[in-house]
Amino acid sequence: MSKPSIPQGTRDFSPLVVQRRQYILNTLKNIFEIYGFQPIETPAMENLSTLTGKYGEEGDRLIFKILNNGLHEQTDERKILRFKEWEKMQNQAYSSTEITERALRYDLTIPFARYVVMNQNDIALPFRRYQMQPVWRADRPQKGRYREFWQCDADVVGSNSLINEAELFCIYQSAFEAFKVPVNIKINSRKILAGLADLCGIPNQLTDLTIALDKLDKIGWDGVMAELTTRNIPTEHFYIIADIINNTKNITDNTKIILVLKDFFKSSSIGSAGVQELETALNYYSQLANNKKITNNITIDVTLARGLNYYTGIIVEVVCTHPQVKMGSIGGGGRYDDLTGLFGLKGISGVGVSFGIDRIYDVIEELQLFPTHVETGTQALILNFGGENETYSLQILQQLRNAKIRAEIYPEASKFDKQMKYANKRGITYILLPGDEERKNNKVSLKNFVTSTQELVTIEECIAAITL
RNA sequence: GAGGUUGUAGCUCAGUAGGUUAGAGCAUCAGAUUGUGGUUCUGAGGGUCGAGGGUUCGAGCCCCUUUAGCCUCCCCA
Repeated sequence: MSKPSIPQGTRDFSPLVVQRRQYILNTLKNIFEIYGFQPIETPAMENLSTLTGKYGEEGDRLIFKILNNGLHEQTDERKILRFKEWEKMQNQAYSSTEITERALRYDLTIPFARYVVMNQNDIALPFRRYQMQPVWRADRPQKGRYREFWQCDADVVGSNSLINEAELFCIYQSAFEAFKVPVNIKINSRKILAGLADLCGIPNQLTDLTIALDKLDKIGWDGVMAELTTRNIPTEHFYIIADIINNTKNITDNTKIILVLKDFFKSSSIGSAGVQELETALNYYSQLANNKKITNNITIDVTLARGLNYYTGIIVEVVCTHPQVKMGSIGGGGRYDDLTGLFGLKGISGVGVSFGIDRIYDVIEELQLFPTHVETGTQALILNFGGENETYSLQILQQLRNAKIRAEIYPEASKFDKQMKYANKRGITYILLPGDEERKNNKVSLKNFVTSTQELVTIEECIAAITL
């Protein structure tokens, strides 16, 4: 018999890990709800046509496709056609709706856009929703990258106001504040990048420009220049690009960066619009954040690009700044002006942020920042002495649970030693010993495994002691 | 899609130069211990050395093929 295994890039989660993940999810859920966001859920699989073409060429490749059923059937003309497609696919890289019409969800944003279009008559715009569900990508797994992972998204659709951006910045602040994870929230605008392409006279190569620029902190300026060259961007424009980087990179005061950018983009209307957006959003943000204790930075980073090509306005990305942590972005988002337009509903603008909770987990773990109270295991174990004592034990068990104490009984009257070892391994603090003597006196021996103390108490006293 | 690296007990890993019967720690089970866990002591079970082929008198070790995990690039959370 071969050893069981799980698919590459997926993981099992043991109790402690699940409890910690739930702590992260609950923290985010509480914050989302404080900001007035409502939960929705969408199916694990979507029609493939809903997903293709939305994530760029590379993204399409990484969509997990689901094989249609009944591909071998050849009972009628339609099925014979499908069977031929299936044979074709086995011999070469080929795909068609005859073979796959469904796929696993790649992110939460596109399904949300689809949801908004389908439910447009029932939802009140502006619609604020959050969603916490797994997504799947056929990427090659490596550190901090999985094939199945969870995203937690909060989006607002149906509003152009930059108050929304500011609120989402606040959500990031509140969340990482709660997790005690030091982060830098980098912001930029796609319009600034478009303005840069404008100034370089290469508006058609916006994507090439941004992809290269995005790698600056990874491969350095020399690397970026090489990348720009391979992407056929004329070298005579490099000085403009270098200019904007050098004039903004070491400034921490966003107000000053905005002044620089205003001057830089004075001849580009789209670039100016981008700068104006950043200024307005940051202004709203400072009003909202006025009374908050801010521990994390928000900084304008003109090299921030982000891959998903549906973004049109302000974009944001969160990176952990702790020197011990080597991790890519742990959250990101931005504004997309016409996402629902892809599904036939024009003129609805949306903006959203995403939390990569698997990576956030890894960071919190690495920095040992998980609070101990997230462990919600059993508080009290009743040892089983069998016979009448077992009956007595079951009564006590109910009383404990009625008092909201997480309790269980050892289900077999096994040897004492075995039951004790079980309690120890489970990390249960309180052990109740309802033996003959205890039962006759309507009491119970309560042992505290942490302090190794034991006392004979009534059930009420026992409950009081555990509840403390 | 490209490259690197590792597969030996449930887990983490040793395994010398190719040489008899493949080891350790942890874990599991049993006992010391039928109402007192963690520590300790004793014992036991557990392996087609990832798979297939080759070289050799002889392969866990050398060669080839293949497969899976991990890591890097691409891209991303």
